[in-house]
Amino acid sequence: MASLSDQIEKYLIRLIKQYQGEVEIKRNQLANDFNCAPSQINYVLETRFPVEKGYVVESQRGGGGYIRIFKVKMDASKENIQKIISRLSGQISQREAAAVITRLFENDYINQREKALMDRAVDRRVIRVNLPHRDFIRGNILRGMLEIIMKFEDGEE
Amino acid sequence: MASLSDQIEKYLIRLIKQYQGEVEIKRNQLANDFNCAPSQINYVLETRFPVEKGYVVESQRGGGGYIRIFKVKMDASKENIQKIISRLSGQISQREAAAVITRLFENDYINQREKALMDRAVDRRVIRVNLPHRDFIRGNILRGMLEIIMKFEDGEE
DNA sequence: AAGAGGAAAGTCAAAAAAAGTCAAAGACAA
DNA sequence: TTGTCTTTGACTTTTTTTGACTTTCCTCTT
Repeated sequence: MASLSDQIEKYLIRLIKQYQGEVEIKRNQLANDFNCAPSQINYVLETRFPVEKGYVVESQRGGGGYIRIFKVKMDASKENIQKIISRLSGQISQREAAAVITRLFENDYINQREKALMDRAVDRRVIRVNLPHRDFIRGNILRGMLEIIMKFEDGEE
Repeated sequence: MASLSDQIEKYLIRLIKQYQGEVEIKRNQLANDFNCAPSQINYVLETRFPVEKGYVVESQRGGGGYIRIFKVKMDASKENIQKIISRLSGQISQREAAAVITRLFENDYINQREKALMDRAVDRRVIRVNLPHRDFIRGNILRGMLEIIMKFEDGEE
């Protein structure tokens, strides 16, 4: 229950909140604290803090090196969804899709149920097709649903 | 009598009750406790905890993997959705899907935006696959989304 | 200023840890 | 004996963890 990666993710999210959307860590230090390989920190960063979710990660090697994570808030406008749609061409992985959906949720474009609905429609267990093709279908579904979100902004009654 | 599957079922039901409708297990651990093949757990899940009976099962593979079982609190509308799900097996045409979705909307189980979202996710222009297969995927998507509708406490805020 | 050394962080792929699938074999009731 | 439900196991897929090797940057000589 709760893999190490999950714990590290949680820890980082807490830090980010605590420091108003911006945090700096030492990779080796953190790896040490959690008793894991340093490269696991990179794994967590890649899988849990992708750009699509609104995170920006920058780092510096060498002596005095660091890793900084920023959470950027995108402003809530139709144009933004439009931008997302146009950037989302062709194939879309489940991870990318999930990130986009999470972002919509965090920006209050969609509520929790809609988020779950969208996540499910885009799940690989639901789109049971082999791989190159599956990501294309997912792309279509996600784009289609985003169009709907745009059309009916401010859904619920 | 009381096959192994029955015992496992009973055990899980007890746990679910104990933890207010939600439980998390490790498949291998449980299989070990009951001295059976791990895949038997899947068998129990499929045969004893299907959506039609008001259960939702989620899982994650890999390190830190788990299986979670939720018991959905039933009310009249959820029972109805359940009935719909249990009648929906295998392939589903766009027309059938549309009928189901319309019915949900007319009964106020979903709002207009959710209706549009679901219609779109199930549209043949979005699921671009050739015909026998397409209806299967549509079936999965629709069932998946219905499961979400069921699982969530009456949608919007 | 050039170079050496060490201190970070990055990359990538292999190994490990789970869970999923599917079909064959077994049990058992009708 | 036939059909349905259960059990088992071999194989697959997904996700995480680990570790060896690489690259970059800073500091301290010379």
